[in-house]
Amino acid sequence: MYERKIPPNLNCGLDLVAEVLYGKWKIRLLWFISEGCKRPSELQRKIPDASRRVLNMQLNELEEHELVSKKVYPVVPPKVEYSLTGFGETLIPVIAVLGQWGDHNEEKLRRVILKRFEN
Amino acid sequence: MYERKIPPNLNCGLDLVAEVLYGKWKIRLLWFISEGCKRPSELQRKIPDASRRVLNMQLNELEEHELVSKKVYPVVPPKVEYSLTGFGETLIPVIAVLGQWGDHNEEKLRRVILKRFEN
DNA sequence: ACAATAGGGGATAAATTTCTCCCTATGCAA
DNA sequence: TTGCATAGGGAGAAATTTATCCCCTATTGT
Repeated sequence: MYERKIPPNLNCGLDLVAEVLYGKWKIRLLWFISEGCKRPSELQRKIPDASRRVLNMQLNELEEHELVSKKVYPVVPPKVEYSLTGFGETLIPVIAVLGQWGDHNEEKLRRVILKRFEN
Repeated sequence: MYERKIPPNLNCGLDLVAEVLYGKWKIRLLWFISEGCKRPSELQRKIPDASRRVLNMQLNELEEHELVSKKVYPVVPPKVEYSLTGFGETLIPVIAVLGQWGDHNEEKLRRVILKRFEN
């Protein structure tokens, strides 16, 4: 496993939030889990652009950060379910605010983001 | 300048927000600018852990995304001032919500984040 | 002449994150 | 028997982001 060489900045609340949400798919994982998609394969279907590997890694981190909890059923084929912890649930309204701002400004955002890709 | 090889995901509002806020120092830059720190050297003093180079790069991206605007005064020594655009201002309350959640949960966040560093 | 100031950016290295490929295991269906 | 679904993770490559180092602008003060 990769070990960080540079310690994180944990000065203010924003640093702390960044530390747990910084990861390409984390916010979406939390969001879909809050919507009831609990099993890894479901999440993968919802987020097909992410590799299975990365989703697992990010789910592990979310679990380590106590935003989600993981229940493993001892059956074959394996069955795993993720769910939000109480702590994780408090984050959902915050993510909702982010998403609302994004939805509300969709056109403008799309335009400014695509600027650089129209080479 | 670095050219992306993999296009961004722009499916939903959350993707769009991520695209403009994803960058180690961007949120803090927006925040400090909103608090009235406008000059690059001020921002650098506020964020001493970031190199001048990276702050410039991220400020350039924020400008490209029309969240901040840059005014260059034709004087010597040079004087530059950044300020939020109207668009950027609408993002401040969203950032405030993030920061509030982080502040509110500071202890817990600090604990779960530091887990892995107590090796 | 020379340092200090204030801002910018190229080149390259290092750190970090993400992707790809491969291997584990079991029961069920074709 | 072969293939699929389900979940997990190691190894190493590729992509991306940050960090370091160094140089340039022009004026004012020592």
